Amino acid sequence: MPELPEVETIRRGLAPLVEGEQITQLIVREKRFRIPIDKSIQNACFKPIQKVDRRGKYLLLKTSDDAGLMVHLGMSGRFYLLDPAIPPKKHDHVDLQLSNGKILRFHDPRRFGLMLWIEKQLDQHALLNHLGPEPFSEPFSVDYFARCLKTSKRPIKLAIMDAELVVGVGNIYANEALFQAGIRPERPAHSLTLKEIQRLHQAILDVLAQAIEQGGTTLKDFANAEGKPGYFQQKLFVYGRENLDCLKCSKLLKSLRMQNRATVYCVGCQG
DNA sequence: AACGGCACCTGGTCGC
DNA sequence: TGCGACCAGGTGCCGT
Repeated sequence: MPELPEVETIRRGLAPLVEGEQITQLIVREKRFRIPIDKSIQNACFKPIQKVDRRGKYLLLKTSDDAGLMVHLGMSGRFYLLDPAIPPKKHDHVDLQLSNGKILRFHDPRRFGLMLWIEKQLDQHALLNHLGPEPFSEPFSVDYFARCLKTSKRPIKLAIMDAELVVGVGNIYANEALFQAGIRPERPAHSLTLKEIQRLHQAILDVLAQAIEQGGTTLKDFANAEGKPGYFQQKLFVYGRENLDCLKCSKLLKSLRMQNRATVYCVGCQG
C-alpha cells in the first residue's frame, strides 16, 4: 500500500492520538509476518508512547529515544483506530489496546509488513541502518544525488527506487517524478546530464511533498488513521494511465515492466 | 560490487 | 459460476 507520503500521512494522523498513551494490552492473532512476531512484543506494554516517528517507510512508536515498536506496512498493511468492542475482521492481526480506551488495530492481508519490539538502539537497527537519506533531509542534496548516479549503469527508475540511495520513492512516485522531470525510466543513471539530475531531484521532492499535502494516494483501500482516503491519485499523470492520452501533450502513454513493476511514460514529454 | 531476479502472501479482476 | 492467469503501493536475499 504505502510509499513515503502514505506512511507520513499515517504518522501525522496517529501522532496526536497515541502520543502520551500507553499500550495496556497487546493481542496478537497472527504472528507470521515478514519477520514473525515473538513474545518479546509484550514488552511494549505499559510504557508511554513518547513519539510517533518515521524512517523511510518504517513507522516507529517510540517509548524512549532507544526503544519502541518498529512497524512496516508492506504492500497491504493498514492501521485502524477504533472504539473497543468492535470485533476483529479477517486479517486484523494485532490489537494495541491504548490507555485512552481506543484500539489501534493492525490489518495486513499479505503479511509483507512487520511489527517488532526493539529494546535498544532502535535508530541503529539493521533494517534502518542501511537506509539512505530522507528525501527532505540535507544529506539528500543534488550533489549527493549526482555522485550516486554518476557511477551507476542501471536504469534511472530503479536507481531512484533503491532505498539505499534515497528512502521513500516507490513505484507510483518513481513513475510520476520521472514524468515531471521529462526523463525516460530506462535511461542509464550515468547518462543523465547535470540539468536532468537537478530536475529529477526537484521532481522527487515536489511529487512527494504534494502527495503528503494531499494525504497520500488512495488506489484501493489506503486510508489514514481516521479512515479518510488520500487525494493524490487525482494528480497522477502517468501511473495507472497506460494507453491513455498524456495529460500534457495528448500522446498515448506507453508502458513496460521494469523489475516486474508497471512502468508508464510519455514518449512526447519524456524525451 | 553492482545489479537482476525472485520469493514472500492474499485478494481482486479479467478472459474464457 | 467457476477457474486459472495475472496484477497489486515493498524489500531483503541470493546468485552472477
